[in-house]
Amino acid sequence: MSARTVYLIKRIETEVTAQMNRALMDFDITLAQFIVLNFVNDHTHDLSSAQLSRRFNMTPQSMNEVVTTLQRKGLIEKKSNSDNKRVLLIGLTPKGVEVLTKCNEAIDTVESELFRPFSEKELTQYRNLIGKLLAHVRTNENNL
Amino acid sequence: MSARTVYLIKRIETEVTAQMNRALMDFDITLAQFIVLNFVNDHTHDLSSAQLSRRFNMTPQSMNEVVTTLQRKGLIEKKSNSDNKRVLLIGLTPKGVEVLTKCNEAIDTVESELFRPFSEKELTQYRNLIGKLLAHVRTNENNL
DNA sequence: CTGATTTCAGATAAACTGAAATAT
DNA sequence: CATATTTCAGTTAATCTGAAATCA
Repeated sequence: MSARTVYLIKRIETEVTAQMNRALMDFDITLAQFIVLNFVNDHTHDLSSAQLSRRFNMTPQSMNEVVTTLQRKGLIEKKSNSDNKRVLLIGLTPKGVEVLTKCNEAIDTVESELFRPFSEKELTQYRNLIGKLLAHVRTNENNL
Repeated sequence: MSARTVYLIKRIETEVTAQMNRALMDFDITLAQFIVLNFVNDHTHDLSSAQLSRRFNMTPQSMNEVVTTLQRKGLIEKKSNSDNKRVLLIGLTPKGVEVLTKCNEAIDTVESELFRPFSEKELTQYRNLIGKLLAHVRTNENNL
């Protein structure tokens, strides 16, 4: 196999993305929406649309559109903040929690099927190798 | 450490894409254009726009736009085909070969910096693990 | 006044679908 | 006639930039 390693990385990501989108389609949720829902679920404290946009390297306007879509679906809600009357806090609705739970179950299935050819040791190895690359990349960012 | 493996895969791909796009920016080439240029360079025989679109899972109309852009830049050319007067064969111009060579050198630099934390053994391990996953999901795919 | 957040409005890039002309 | 390739035209989804209003 002579393909560039960066190509291998892109090809497996393409496959992962396709499979995740396919699994989430049943819940009418895009992959981007799923990732945001999970992040909101894990960071309930003082989470604004502006903070989300920074976390995902998007403009606040673009993130706002994602948030608005999820709001229109009744999965998240914006609550006014007693500390800062300008900032709106974002949280999951009960329906949002319910849908997210089902999505995560679907993605669990995708993962276990996707990594079926890996032994437990190989999966750990794979995760550690990616972790090493990500740590290296983050170090370089800090040096800029 | 606790992030889903599919997330790790997506995060490293995002970083790879960003670094490649940054490196190619000097040559006014997008990552998608670079990949197509390389493919055209490796498949000179009887390569049509329609074939390219199938290879990259795009509609012929979308691929045609990519091809037209590269043609406008003077990097590829369409030649009429003696066998089939409808099909136009695609090939690199001398300038296309020249630019592609420089792009590949730039991407070589990106790769060697990106994988600097890996030993030779780890890089092989990493490539083999991705290869195992790709073999599992797409048993019958050409190399890029 | 400065800076951050939100929101409205329009612009852009890159894919898409539809439809027609051409050739096997 | 049926199918494949190319091309013209319009559309969509998801980003972006610009500008204005609100508030600490």
